[in-house]
Amino acid sequence: MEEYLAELNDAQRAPVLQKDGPMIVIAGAGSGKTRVLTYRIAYLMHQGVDSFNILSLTFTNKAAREMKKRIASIVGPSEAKNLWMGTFHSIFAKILRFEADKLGYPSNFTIYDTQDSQRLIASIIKEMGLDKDIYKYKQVYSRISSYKNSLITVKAYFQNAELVEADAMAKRPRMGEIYQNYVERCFKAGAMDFDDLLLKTNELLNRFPDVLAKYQNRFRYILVDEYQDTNHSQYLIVRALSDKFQNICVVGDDAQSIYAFRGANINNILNFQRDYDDVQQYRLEQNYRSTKNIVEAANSIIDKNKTKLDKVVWTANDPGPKIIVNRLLTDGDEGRFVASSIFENQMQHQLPNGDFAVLYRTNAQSRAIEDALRKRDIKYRIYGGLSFYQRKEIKDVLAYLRLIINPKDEEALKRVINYPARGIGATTVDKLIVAANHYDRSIFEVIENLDRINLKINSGTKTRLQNFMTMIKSFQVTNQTSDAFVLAEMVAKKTGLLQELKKDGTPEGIARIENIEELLNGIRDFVEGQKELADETGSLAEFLEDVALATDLDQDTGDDDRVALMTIHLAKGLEFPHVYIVGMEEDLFPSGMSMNTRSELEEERRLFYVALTRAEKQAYLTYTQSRYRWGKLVDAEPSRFIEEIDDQYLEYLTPVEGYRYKPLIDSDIFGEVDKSKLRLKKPVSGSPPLAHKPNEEQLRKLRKLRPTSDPVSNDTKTNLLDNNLIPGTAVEHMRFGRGKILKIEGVGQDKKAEIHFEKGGIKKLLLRFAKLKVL
DNA sequence: GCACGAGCCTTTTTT
DNA sequence: AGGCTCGTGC
Repeated sequence: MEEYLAELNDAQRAPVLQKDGPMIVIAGAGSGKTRVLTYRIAYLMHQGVDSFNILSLTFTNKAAREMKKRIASIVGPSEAKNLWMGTFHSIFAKILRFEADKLGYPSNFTIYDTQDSQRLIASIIKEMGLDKDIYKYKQVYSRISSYKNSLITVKAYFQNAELVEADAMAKRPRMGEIYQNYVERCFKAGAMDFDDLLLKTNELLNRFPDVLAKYQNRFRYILVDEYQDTNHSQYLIVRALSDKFQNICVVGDDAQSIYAFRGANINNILNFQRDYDDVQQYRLEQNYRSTKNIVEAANSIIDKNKTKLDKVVWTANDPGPKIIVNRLLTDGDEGRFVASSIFENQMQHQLPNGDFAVLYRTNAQSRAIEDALRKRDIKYRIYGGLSFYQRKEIKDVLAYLRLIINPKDEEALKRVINYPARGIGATTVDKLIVAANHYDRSIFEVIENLDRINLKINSGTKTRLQNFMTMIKSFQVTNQTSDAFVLAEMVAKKTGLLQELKKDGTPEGIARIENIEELLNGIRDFVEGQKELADETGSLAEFLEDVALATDLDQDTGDDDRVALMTIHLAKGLEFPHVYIVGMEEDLFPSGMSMNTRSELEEERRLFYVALTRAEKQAYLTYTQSRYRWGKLVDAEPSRFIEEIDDQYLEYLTPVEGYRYKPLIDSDIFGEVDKSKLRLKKPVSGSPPLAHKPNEEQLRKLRKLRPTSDPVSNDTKTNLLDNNLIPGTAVEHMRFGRGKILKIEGVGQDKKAEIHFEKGGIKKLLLRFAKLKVL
């Protein structure tokens, strides 16, 4: 027996040793599933399976690279080289390039990213003269995306009365036409969007039995990681490819299914056993990653979900410290707390930055954390959000490069035809688009044939168009003889891009130049790296494909020591000793947009499960009382997910800046707080002051102080009086000095109370009571 | 055709 | 708060 098998426990070893047949591995968080996948592949190869015959689909390209490296260290680098490993999108993009002509695509097709797709859809909506407030391009995009992920082609759409009707009911009767136009325009531009990479693969495998047979024979052993996050389109590809040999091994955890919003279907994992005959099922339930406290707290959360497989994750690890919960006044305070907590941890235990991660629900939350870390001089890295390749100046350079490879690429052309400005305005471009649609050609082809068609474009503009075309063509010639780096450098200089930015002179402009330089360095590294591999040539086309499908995580070289900031979605599959989960608030996490149905809420809960199980040693949960959202200070209340954790796993921390939580309302008016009359839903140390009942004399005094007009309705006032809180109360001992209570909202049975405070004409939500209940 | 500024809408999560 | 679209004036 190979010695690496000794590194596995019995539960892990079993799926590694089953060479043939369909199998599913239900792997709890931190149970070593990557190790199982890695060793399974190594074992297959030791059993004589040719590496050419193994296909392994992973969640990120980085994960694929790391697995490949590990496998290479076991079986030898030359053997490992032939493994097909990568994300669905990157593997099938390669196959599609090879087979493109069968589908009528050029092999140099462009891959449209989300922005390209959305821009195209926006312009189609405009061209069709539709109301952009009804046809919101982002919504339209996500509709089309979900059609594609369900394999609903344009034709299928129109044949599906239900869908057509649903869109008509949603006041979008021309949805189908937009879809149709979008698909045609992509095709004409020689472009595939992300969803096409899967949809067209399905088309390829369905329409061409010989192609299907070829890849079935090639991929005799298929492994799929994160199977719970596959969508219908991916599911069908896997089914088709594995149909002949049925050597299919899927690994996943239903509790970590968090991509339903992009079409992931949790039923793929729940129903796997029905799809193949004689499925072997394995479970990995021992968690090696986290402390007992964390594992059990996470279990207590996921227990609240109804839709799940039977599974008990356990650990032999120490209990470890409790999960720390902290409430802060604002998101700024939250950031400062995280930063100082990281700092203190580092000082006390000599920990590197890389031991810490800050996870949040939405990218917008990163800013406050960033600011605080920067002030503390703690190095961090933000993953996701606006990634490097999505920056404007980078996309501009890439657009030129894309256009050189594929001149039909409409989005690339529109992006750069007048940037830097060369006197080709929107009107001209619109004319070109109309002509292109009319002649059923690409825009570039229209420019090539300007002399033969009458477009009412004046001669000056015509010349400028032709100059642009000539420039692109000269780049194409260079591309024949030079490598990607030489060409990209030439593009940056000759198009005037760099000069435009130099002219700008602002710090942003300088930063942009540096970014372009960084891009050029990246291209050079790529070229040199690829040249070393025999089968890759370091061509521009290859670079562009890598860029199109690279995730932010893929970019991570991991060589510098930084605190990681990312969304919880991105954190899946990763682990850190210390994890801060920030913004644990209702309407943020769970997201306000995902609280409508139970299944949405359950997905949010799984997301929380994922977040918590990233932590190895210590987890922190923070929430604020008010937070800046859409530029406004909005009040917040603690996430239900905190309440869902059994208290025994939690430790409530007194806020670091505790003075802010001293009673803000002086007893002069309200007297002593009578806690026996009230109870917090959850006791919190250092909690805000509680309301109390004033006596009759105090009430009379208070009524006198009440202003004649205030924003609180009479009904509310009555309610407030009944519940002992009165707007208009002058308050002298608040943190901000004298002022008065402007209004109090929502007080009542089992409700929250907010005090709006006015001082010097500035109105502000100053204080909110924790959830309280009058007994 | 273009630069500038007012107003508007946004925010869920990603390959 | 910030990015994008649209209108205005040149």
